[in-house]
Amino acid sequence: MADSKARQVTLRFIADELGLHVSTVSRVLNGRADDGARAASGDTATRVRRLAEELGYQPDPHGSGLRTGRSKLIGVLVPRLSDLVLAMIYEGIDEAAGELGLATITANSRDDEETRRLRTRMLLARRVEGLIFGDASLDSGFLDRLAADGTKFVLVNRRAGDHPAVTADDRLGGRLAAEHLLALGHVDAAVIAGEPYASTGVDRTAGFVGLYRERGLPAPRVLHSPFDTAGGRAAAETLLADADRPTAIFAVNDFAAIGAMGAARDHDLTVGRDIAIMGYNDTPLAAELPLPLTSVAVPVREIGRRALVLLSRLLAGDEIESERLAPTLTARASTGADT
Amino acid sequence: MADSKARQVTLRFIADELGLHVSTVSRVLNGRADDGARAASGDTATRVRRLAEELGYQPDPHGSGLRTGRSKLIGVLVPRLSDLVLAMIYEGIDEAAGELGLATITANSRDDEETRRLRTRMLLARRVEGLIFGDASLDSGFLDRLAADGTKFVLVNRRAGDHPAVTADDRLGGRLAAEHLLALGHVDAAVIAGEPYASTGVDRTAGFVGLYRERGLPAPRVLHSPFDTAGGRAAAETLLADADRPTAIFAVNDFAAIGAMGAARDHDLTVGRDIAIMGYNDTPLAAELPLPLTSVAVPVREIGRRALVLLSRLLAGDEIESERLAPTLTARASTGADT
DNA sequence: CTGAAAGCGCTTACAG
DNA sequence: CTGAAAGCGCTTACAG
Repeated sequence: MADSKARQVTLRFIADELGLHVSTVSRVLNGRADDGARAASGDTATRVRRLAEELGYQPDPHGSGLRTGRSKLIGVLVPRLSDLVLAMIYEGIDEAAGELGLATITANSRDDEETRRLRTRMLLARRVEGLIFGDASLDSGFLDRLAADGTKFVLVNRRAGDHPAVTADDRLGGRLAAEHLLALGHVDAAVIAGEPYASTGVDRTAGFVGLYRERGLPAPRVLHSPFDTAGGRAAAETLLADADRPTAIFAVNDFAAIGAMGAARDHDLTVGRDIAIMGYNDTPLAAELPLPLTSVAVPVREIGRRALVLLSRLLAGDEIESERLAPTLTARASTGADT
Repeated sequence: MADSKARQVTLRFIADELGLHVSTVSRVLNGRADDGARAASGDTATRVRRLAEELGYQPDPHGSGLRTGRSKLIGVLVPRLSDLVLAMIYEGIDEAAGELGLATITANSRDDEETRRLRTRMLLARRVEGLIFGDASLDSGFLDRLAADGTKFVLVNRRAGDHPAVTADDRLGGRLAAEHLLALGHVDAAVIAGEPYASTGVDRTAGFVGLYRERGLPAPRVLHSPFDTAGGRAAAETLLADADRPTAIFAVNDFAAIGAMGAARDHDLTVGRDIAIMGYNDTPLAAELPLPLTSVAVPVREIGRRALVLLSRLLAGDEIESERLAPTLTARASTGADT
């Protein structure tokens, strides 16, 4: 009956229809269906719920938000959603949010301080109840100020300062990578370490280099680069142009590793035989690449889910603590393993 | 002065502070700064604006939304944000939305009918003013019903029925691919066509096959598959297992093409020499792959931007028409070109 | 040019 | 168990 949605149905409409007061209808609809007779007589409650259901009543968040001061909106800031890792983390966040009756609004900061400030301001103007930052910089000045203003937030993927964060154990991940390459005899390795302001790359690098140090080996060479394919290619280009080039490259990101594979090819090196290359995050691509990529897997979706849950607990007034999830390494052909 | 945000600043607060009525303050702040004396005396206007600025006043969208019935929120439904193409389109949408003072809420449908219904309902419950669907199915029943209910929406990337859509000219893109492969002498080609419910893959395939027909050549074999690496690999596996396998494969998606490259490698075929493989979308990865991938570029970000603008015009009551943007082909080593 | 009032849809003490 | 009232923050005719 293509009944053009002339009018959104409101509490008042339902109340009038049933000869009740809006407050009664509100009480019924807000009380949980299973808690018996609390809000109204069983009969009234049933009639209200039936009609609400039939009319497809959906409370107007402007009304309830204005009244309660709660928007049920969470802001999520990421460097860029077109970064697969962040997109997957965001999917986890949004999934968990939906389960808790929250919705998310997201924005890209492109790891730019000014954009970060502006977008955060925009999210706050929308009256988000809390924020999740996936773009934290190790220089946490911005976050420190925000926390001082009383804004509630949780970090995800990257840590910064003492702010509550859900991350993977990146030091451990770097260590796993080093163990793998050392087991294959690569005493001469290099690291494509990502951006120096991101804890992910920094910690993975520290874990990696740490193990080489412990073993009394010369410290691996460390090169910073953007977290993408072009960045990885350029960094590897530099490493391979060197006279005594490394026999193994650990890139802290799969896309950078793919770029490094390209550079190796340009130098007529067969990856997995002439040189070992490994990545990080174990994106779905890694296993399916023409030459499968050894990588360290991080439970990204779960990290996103937990960040949202942590934030919701923070908003509820609970004490919260940072969480750190364990990474796992999968060896594949790009390091000569499992060919 | 870590002045904990005890209280959000409201129109009333500013009004009281200045000895004015809230309605006056509202009028000043809503009138555009440059239209002179309209809303209040120049002096009053200046005082109001100065204080609002100083206090960092941000109107509460619950208040204005309730009053005006406009949420300034747009809903965006995509199959999955972890699909790079959709993530980039979404970035374009969000960018344009920001410029128009709109915010977006997004949700994944995973191309599942029931999820699509539920998530759309959730977005509508949030009182989005309009929707952008990036997950349209050629079977447009769901969208037809939505349109009949008076919901305003625009499609992006995939078309369906007569609903307004911003897409690339996928038929033309498929044709460009066929021209490229035919110019290289590949009379025996196959298509990895993606999901049969998505207009993108269907149209690209139709354009591709159409040119072969026009030239009086046998119709290329067409295989459907998921739009990802694993899907492309499986489809290529089938094609290459065949006795008279094709000399060229056109995958309607770069990730599927990468999967196909993997399958070719498993068959000891050197891509670009023993077999030509090309993709679609020209994702940033394509050019940077160890073996660079020939691909058809689509202006995804621009498509996203235009979809948002189109929707905003629709919401303003304008007549709107679908838009179709032109694709371009870049030849690379994977088809033996430009090695 | 500015004020005063009404009302958007909702929730929540307060009565009875 | 149910009603009546107040008020969240805002905008917008309507006066004057």
